[in-house]
Amino acid sequence: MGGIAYLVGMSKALPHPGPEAIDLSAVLDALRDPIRRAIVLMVAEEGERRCSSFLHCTTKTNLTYHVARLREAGVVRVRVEGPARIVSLRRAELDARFPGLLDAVLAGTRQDPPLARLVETA
Amino acid sequence: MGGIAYLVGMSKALPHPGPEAIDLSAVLDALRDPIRRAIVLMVAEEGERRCSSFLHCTTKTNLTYHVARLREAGVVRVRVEGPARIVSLRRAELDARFPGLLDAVLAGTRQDPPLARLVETA
DNA sequence: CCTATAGTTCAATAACAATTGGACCAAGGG
DNA sequence: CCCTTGGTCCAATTGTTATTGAACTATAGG
Repeated sequence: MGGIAYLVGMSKALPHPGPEAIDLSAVLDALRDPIRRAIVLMVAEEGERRCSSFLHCTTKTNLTYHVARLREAGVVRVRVEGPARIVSLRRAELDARFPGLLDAVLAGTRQDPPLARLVETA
Repeated sequence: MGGIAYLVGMSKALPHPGPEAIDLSAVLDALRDPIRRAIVLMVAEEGERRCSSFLHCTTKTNLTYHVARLREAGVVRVRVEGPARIVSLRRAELDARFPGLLDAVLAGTRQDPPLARLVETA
């Protein structure tokens, strides 16, 4: 293998903001949506999950959108593993930058019955 | 619309959600805007402030809009006093419902230099 | 190669959010 | 009463967000 076609296919690294570049408006913006909060809660409780494990929340296309918003805000990390995308929480970086914020939002999310129905331990 | 006599007896009490009706999505939605966070920070540090003391942030009309969003989300209380509106923070209710959330957001807001320029001790 | 699984991209739409300007209302002091 | 201060209401505009469907790319297994 060689040449341009090979390189194009290798665009695996997804853009993530650095730890210091995580912005409060962007984080609150990401966490304000119930679907995204459900995803974050599931990732917080299981450590790592594949994108496909969130398909009960919405459609495939829409999931790509919401996961990208969480990633671009610096809330989650997305890693490519074979054909799948593995989502994990950027807890240490978030806690360092905005102490207590994530835990407060997660606690509030757990108390939210309509939203808790979106949270599946798959 | 444009009524005259009918509006004279209009109630002065502005609608606020009850303590248990404060919704996480609505709160995060209210706090995601930098102008609104600046307002909340000023109210948090001074206790009470008139709407007009925020006019350096934006226009009069727009201020009505942002203060209403904060009030409807349950973040602030607005009281009519003569010709003025007095804004105060619903700290106890917010802390009871989402412990740590407000403090985390306020701390993050204080660290935000571009936003801190909107915060004036008037 | 064929197929299934996993996910992206694009274009369109619908809904909602922020901002502005002008007219208007309400209270208090000359 | 007039005038100023403080703020609301309305209509329009612009911008952003969420959601959908169809077409597409990428990887792994048979």
